[in-house]
Amino acid sequence: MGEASGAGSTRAVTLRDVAQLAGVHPGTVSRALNEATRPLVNAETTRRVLDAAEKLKYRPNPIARGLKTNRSRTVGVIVPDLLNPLFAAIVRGIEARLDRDGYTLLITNTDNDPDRERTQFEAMLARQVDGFITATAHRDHRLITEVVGPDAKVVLVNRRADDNALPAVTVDDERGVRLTVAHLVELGHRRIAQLSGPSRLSTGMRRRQGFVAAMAERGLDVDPELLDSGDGFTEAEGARVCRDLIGRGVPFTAIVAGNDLMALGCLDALDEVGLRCPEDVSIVGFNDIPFAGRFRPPLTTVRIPHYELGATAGGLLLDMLRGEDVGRRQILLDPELIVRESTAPPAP
Amino acid sequence: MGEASGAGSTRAVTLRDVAQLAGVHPGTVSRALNEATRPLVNAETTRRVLDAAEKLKYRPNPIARGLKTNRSRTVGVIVPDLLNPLFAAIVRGIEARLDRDGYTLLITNTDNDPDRERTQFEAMLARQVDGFITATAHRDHRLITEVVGPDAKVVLVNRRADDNALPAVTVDDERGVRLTVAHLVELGHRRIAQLSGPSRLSTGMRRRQGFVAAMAERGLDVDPELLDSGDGFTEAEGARVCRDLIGRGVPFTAIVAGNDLMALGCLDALDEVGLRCPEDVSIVGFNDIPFAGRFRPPLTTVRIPHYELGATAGGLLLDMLRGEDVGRRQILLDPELIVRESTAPPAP
DNA sequence: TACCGTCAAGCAATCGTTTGCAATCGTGCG
DNA sequence: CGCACGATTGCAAACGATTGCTTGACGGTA
Repeated sequence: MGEASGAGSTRAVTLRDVAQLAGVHPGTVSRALNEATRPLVNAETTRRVLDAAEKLKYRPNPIARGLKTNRSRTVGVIVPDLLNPLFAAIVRGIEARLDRDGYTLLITNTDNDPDRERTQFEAMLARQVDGFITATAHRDHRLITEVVGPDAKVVLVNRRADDNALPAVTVDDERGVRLTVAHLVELGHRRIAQLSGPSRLSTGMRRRQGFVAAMAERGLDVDPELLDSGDGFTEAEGARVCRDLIGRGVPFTAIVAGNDLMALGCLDALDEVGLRCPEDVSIVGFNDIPFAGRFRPPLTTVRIPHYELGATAGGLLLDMLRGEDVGRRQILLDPELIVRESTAPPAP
Repeated sequence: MGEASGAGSTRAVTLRDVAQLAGVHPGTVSRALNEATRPLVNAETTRRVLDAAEKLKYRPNPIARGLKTNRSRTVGVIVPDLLNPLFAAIVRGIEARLDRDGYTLLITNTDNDPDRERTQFEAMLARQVDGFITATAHRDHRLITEVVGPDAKVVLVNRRADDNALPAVTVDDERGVRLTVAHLVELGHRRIAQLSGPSRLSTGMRRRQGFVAAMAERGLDVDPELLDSGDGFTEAEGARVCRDLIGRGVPFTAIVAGNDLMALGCLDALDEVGLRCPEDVSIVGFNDIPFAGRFRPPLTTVRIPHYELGATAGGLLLDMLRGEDVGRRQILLDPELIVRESTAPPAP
């Protein structure tokens, strides 16, 4: 024994130390130091306590406090993969908002593995996080409600649940895809393929719906042969479904990809068979991840406000943590089309 | 009151519950559940306890445990910016290694702001993290030793301290830069510029040293006019110093950039004045961040094993947490040159 | 039979805060 | 003059786990 706290060094100063120096009882110190209970203690006493605390550089021990109060000023953030710059950006937004209020982030990746997702939720729950922000939600959120319980403090970001039972901050996916279709049609494309993400995710399904609706509105038919869904929003899956598409041999001049990563995969698949973008095939992505403008070719894509997505989700969670009843609030942010060089008129 | 734990739902099952069901004392349950103390309790009793724990789905409360043991099974990870894919990758490596041993990560960005760095260290310290892994270290590590104390459990990753006083996992920067110089010289370049990162960081300084040494070895002189350092490893700084370089008007045919991000900035600056890469100027980066091969042009760069960097740092910290004395161990991983399309022979 | 060593399990203190309740001291009112 | 009441503060019991110490039971040995 002997050794003080974890990574630290000198023995921590406790409430008793402050109490002793201020000549009062620890309980009083606790009350004096706590905004909420401060009115209960005499102004003069409070001053003495504050002075003492200051002098000793007292820092409350969140662990002890957490044991008693069941709160940790820590929130769990669960994302599929930090290497996807979209999520890195969202996390930064979350951090910015929550940091202001003294919250710290416990972050983890799931790689879209439901088992991992469950374990991570549990691990964080055990560590007494006060709430969660997750970008891994399925349309069916059974896993979440099951693990964290019905009265959970959970905010979904970038994805939503079918029944809107959980508060969520997302972008209007359907509208986003509509923008891409409008753009492509305007360029002259008619045979447009859509290779979307997994349909068990709202982002997969809604973008598909938006695509179908947008095509219909313009009186264009959607050849089922030109529709497919990847098993994940990854480069590998993008390449796979694109290869399949090419293999089917039905003609097309443009691809609406599930997201930017899948668009990159498409680029690879096209490259393998000597097709060029945008000369032979136009491609549009979704998300406008950092670096999207630097790729070869620079990606035409739908920009979504990553940072705001994260910051807004953080704000929403804060509201919940303050006890506000946000119910099943759904916040929808606006997407914007960014035209770069991966789209061009179809070859004549 | 009443309400159970933070984000959770149902009242948690405690050690007493298990004890009651197993018909033993809580203390015994504690010992039976703990690998280390298990030998102290009768095998048959242990079985009963394990069964009971299983049946009740008992999960130890890390907060309570932490209060007693001063350990939280949580480690703090501090990086400059998660949006730099290098750090995202390193974090994934750290997570992979630490997760196995039941550790959870508290992650934060500093944006290279020393004040923020200090506050974050303190916030994490207060939360009783067991140790730190930081990618924000300066060559002078006063801040760290000052904040977390002399007997700190800190591992540096990607950067090291001048005096090697803190254990670090890095790549051999000098060797990496040598590879780039060798490559450029072989292509026929003679007037090579180096725009490195901040010299207060080991990665800035060592890459500079490596460059100078490599040039000298080949009997090439380094025109001081072709040397400059950015104030951060960012695209903006890369662009700025490159603009300055161009402004100086001294001829050069290649640039060795401080890292990939700075290389991207250089690309922008060249573009502004109509210079093309690699036709007019060759550029090499450092790190081989994810997507480096997708940029326009695909970046010739030095690949460093991001994931292993993180995983190794995680392993090293684990050793320390187990009480092993790793002293000032410095682990150096090997870099590798990846030739892509941003380098070519100089124009004749 | 008395004594000692060993193995198991129970007891209770402790980690640092929070918080319901009791105690104290004045003071105002009937 | 006695009592109730408000304002402060002290007391001590939690929170859930860990752990040094003690107790008990049992078996072997002298």
